[in-house]
Amino acid sequence: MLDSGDDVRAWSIPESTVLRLPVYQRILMNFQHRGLNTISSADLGRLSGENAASVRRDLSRLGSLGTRGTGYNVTTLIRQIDRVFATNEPHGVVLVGAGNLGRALVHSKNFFGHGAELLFVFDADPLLIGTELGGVTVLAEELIQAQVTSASVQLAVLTVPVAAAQSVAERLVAAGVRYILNFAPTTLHVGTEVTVRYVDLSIELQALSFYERDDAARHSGPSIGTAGITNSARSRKSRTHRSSAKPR
Amino acid sequence: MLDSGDDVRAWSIPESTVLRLPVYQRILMNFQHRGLNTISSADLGRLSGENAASVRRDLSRLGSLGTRGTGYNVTTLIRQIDRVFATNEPHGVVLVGAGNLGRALVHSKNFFGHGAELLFVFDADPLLIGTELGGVTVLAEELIQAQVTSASVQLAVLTVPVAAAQSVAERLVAAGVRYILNFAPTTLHVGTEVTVRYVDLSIELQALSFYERDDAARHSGPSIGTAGITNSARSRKSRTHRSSAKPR
DNA sequence: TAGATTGTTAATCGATTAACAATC
DNA sequence: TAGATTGTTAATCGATTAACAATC
Repeated sequence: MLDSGDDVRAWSIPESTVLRLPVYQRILMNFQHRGLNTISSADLGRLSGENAASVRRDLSRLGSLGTRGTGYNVTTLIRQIDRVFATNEPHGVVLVGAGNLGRALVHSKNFFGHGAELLFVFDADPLLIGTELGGVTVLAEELIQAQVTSASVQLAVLTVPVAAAQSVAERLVAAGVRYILNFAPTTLHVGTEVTVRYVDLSIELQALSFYERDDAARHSGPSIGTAGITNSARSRKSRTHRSSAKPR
Repeated sequence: MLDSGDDVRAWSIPESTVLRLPVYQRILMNFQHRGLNTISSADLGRLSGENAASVRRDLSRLGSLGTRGTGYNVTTLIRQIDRVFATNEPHGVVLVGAGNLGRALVHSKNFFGHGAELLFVFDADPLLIGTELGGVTVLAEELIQAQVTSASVQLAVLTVPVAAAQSVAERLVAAGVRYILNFAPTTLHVGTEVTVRYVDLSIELQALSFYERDDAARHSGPSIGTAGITNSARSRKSRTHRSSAKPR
């Protein structure tokens, strides 16, 4: 039952759009649950905190999915976003680091799913090895090479201490991993064939603190020009960049 | 012992720079530990994964801190970045949500610190109320209004389930909070006087999965133009946006 | 002086958004 | 037809980076 939209190019979607699509998806699921059939770019914008024009531009990357005068069909949109993220085509993920953060991610309802399936968990701590996490048994990090290679896992989540991050990353890459979501607050030096995405939680708080401090430095004079803004605005940029994304 | 640089304007630093400064700071601390006195923009670039010109442009926002022909003095740079982030001028932070993620953040060596001091932890779960976390006792969420107001806390970290996020945010705002770091995967609707920073961990994994999928769709043909890149590149953008940042 | 490296200019690139013709 | 809403154009804004004069 695949329609002819099968050849709609999913690639060359800008990163900013890639980061917003999951947000729209959540709102769409919510609409679906409530039995609503259509949604306008204005609604999606209001609920996601984005500009309606941005929403339309984002969605237009997936094809011409809306109906002028009516809006977007909720189910169609969900299906198309699922297609872009290959939600129905599960791919294995390995987690290294079964500490607080690793466990928090595994127990989070939202982290895995969306097609991502947790296949292995590794840790260096003998006390954690052999325990169960997310449906799998925590293995010693020495087993990364053997296990990850034989299962052909491409994607890894790194929640190890800074001191271990580089060497674990090298092990993962040697075992065939090509995409790393790195939570350790350190730069990983890996080959250009590997895409690393950095999430540094402490930077997030520092950035917010900066703005607190910065606003205070403005002497809390009457804030200039808040005219017409009714909503808390903020976008959803995020940190990334793919090794291969800078070819020149 | 404040030098005349006191009037160097720390404000109007672009967000992209604000997000990179803590990365530089980490590298600088490392240099300091190793007894190195100076660092060049080329070194900082290599170690942070950024372009050397970007590094220089970022640092030039803090003033003219380098010495042509020599580089930057490590200690000076650390001190200046500390000044921008007001690291020595501690400010209180409240955490709501003592679940897995909240505990992971509190136990993380890197999350608090940098001037951020955990003053209160709140949770709705009676089993958690009264337990200790990060040096404070977990309190019932009903106490937010009284405690946060009297302590004049401006900054909150939200690690509650989606279902609770909006109402907790409203409570926090009513109690005087003006900056929220929101880990709940939902848009918060708060007044324009409140700055919300979103960290959505599941989107990070979905984005990386998208690229895995996307690269695969390219049929693994010989990747075009990796000429000259020797390093894993990627930047450190992040999701934010301040309510007041869109005055027009 | 010669070599190294900054600080900044100018070019480029990408992301956002107002506006509006197309069209349901 | 009249009203609503998309898809896209074009303007704008901000971020990145090569290049180089300034200068230690």
